[in-house]
Parts: sequence; C-alpha cells; structure tokens
Amino acid sequence: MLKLSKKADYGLMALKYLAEHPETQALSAKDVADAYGIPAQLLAKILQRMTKTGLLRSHAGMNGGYALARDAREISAYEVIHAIDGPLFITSCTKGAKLCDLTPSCTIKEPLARVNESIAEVLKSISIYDLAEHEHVGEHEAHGLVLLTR
Amino acid sequence: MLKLSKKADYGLMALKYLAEHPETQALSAKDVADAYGIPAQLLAKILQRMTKTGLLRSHAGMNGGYALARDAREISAYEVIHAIDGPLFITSCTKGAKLCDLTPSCTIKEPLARVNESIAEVLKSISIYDLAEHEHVGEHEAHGLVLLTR
DNA sequence: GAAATGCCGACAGAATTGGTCGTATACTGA
DNA sequence: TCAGTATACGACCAATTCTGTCGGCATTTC
Ligand code: FES
Ligand code: FES
Repeated sequence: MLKLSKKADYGLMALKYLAEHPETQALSAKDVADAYGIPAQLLAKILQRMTKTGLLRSHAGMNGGYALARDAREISAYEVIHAIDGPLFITSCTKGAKLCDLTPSCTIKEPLARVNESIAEVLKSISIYDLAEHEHVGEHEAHGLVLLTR
Repeated sequence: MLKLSKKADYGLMALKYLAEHPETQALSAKDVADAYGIPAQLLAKILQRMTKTGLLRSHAGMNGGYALARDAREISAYEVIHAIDGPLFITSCTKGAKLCDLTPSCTIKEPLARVNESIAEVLKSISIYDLAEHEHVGEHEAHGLVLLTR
C-alpha cells in the first residue's frame, strides 16, 4: 500500500546512476539495466517516457543513450514519479476524467486531497542529486524537511 | 500509483461516519455500508480488522455494532491505513521478511525510507476528527501542517 | 430458541502491474 | 552505402494484487 511501483523505482535508480556519471556523454538503457540487473527492455521504456516528458535527452546510434536534460538538483523525485506513473493521487478515485462511483457519498476525498498535496510537496523537495552519493546526509538533518504540527 | 486502497478509503469513511454519530451506542456494519453504498460484507471485514487492532469496540447481538474505541482526535489516519493495509512502505520491497531481489543493487531504498517517514508523519498528524465535519478548515491553514524546505 | 449481529477463512473475478516481443526509425562509422 | 548500435512504440501475455462474495460459526438480545 502506498508504495512506489517498480517502474518508478527503476526510473529513480536510473536517474541516480546518470547523475553519478556526469562525465560520460550518454549511457544506453542497457548500460544502466546491466548495472543494476533490471530488465533492459523495461527500463528502456521507462527512460523513453522520461525523455518524452523532458527529464532526459536521448540520442540514437552508436555511443548514443540517455543523459539528464537538466542538472540533477533540478529534477525532483516528484517529477520522475509523475512522468512514469502519471498523476499522483492518494484518493482511490483516480481523479480527472472518471470519478469513482461513490464520488457523491465519499466524504473523505476532499480532506485527503490536502494530505496528498503534502506528500507531493515532500516528493518535490527531493532531487535526484539528493539521492545520489551523500550517504552521509545526517540522520537528523534528514533531507532538509521540517514538519510542524500546530 | 501511491494511492490508497479502496479498503483503506472505506475504513476512513466508516470511522468518519462513526465520529459524526457519537450519540448512538453502536452502528452495525450494514448501517454504515448502506449510508455510503459500499459492499456490506467487505466493510464488515474491514471493521473487524480495525477492531482487532484496537481502533474500534464491537458488540454482537441485536443493536450491536461498532463504536470508536477512543476519541476521534486520538485516532490518526496513519493508524487506520496501517491497520487495514499493513505497514506503509513506499519502497517497492515490502521490507521485513522478504526483500526484493535487487536489494543489493538498489541504491535508492535508503534515501526513500526517509521520504517514507515524512509521509507517515503527515498521515499521523491527521485525525479522524479532522476528517469529520469542519468543511471550513481554511484552505490556507490547511490541516495544521507546515512544510519548510531548507 | 430465533433473530440480529460480529468473526473468520477460503475463494473467484477483476484490475493493475511487470515484463516480453516485434518492428520501425535514427544515428554512426567504416 | 551498408552494417551495427541504439532509441521509439505499440501489442501482448504473465504474474500479482485487490476487490468482493460465500459459507459457517460465535455471541448477544428478546
Ligand atoms: S474514493 Fe472516489 S470519491 Fe472517495
Ligand atoms: S526496491 Fe527493493 S531494494 Fe530497492
């Protein structure tokens, strides 16, 4: 429950890997897949999706592959997840087009939307750069987030 | 992605409903199910699980049913979700017993655990009471949460 | 004892996700 | 210009997870 899809996980791993190899011009889907032992074709599709949404730059042909389209600091975990799994909505009814059949009776949707918003904020505050290296980050300082309840 | 299961949704709705009817001694699963048009038997199972984890008190027999075990202010959304869907983990590998096969290579797990923690905090800061009534809550004040990024 | 209710496990159907395949297209370098 | 390497994309199957139902039993009230 409430867990990332494997695809999103793969996507984050791949971006992290790219962020850790800024020297190379581009890395092929296969390169990355092999590095982590994940299905190459599947990862390829994931990278393609991120390319389409502008997170990556791609280049076909020999020595082709993918590279970050922006600085790792400028790519948030939220963007990655959104690109791969679509809009993030905690409420069961996937929003937008078709509302779930109990929309009229469901009284909980609206308050949960705010929770959803908070989660999105958390995700937006994490960048690929934060994921890469920096094993140290300090357990306390956490990832730069402070939560205050009134 | 990252969305609540319908069960958790139902559970929250039911608790909210109970919180809004504090006068009655107990409400049967069927009562609540009918109120929202959700499958009675399914809801029954959900309520049972919440009973087992101590969120509800139950009473069999005529005029039996369920009632909140504690004040609505003392029951968090996190507890509800945890009771129904089990431990909340954003990382694909469901933790504990069996780790996913790429545990050694997955370098992303640890940083995400912190994100997970943040989300859990958000959920813990929301009580059933917050969900019930109070349509007003002020869009700005939100639900009593302030997020600060460094 | 009968009716209303909760309790529990097993299971079938539906929906989602994960992963594969085939084919087309683009770039590189010899 | 041709062979090789790569991305792009859609269709499709397989595995898993989620939803919902059923049947039987236990407990309380009248
Ligand atoms: S789940 Fe769709 S409206 Fe609440
Ligand atoms: S998904 Fe299991 S370790 Fe990263």
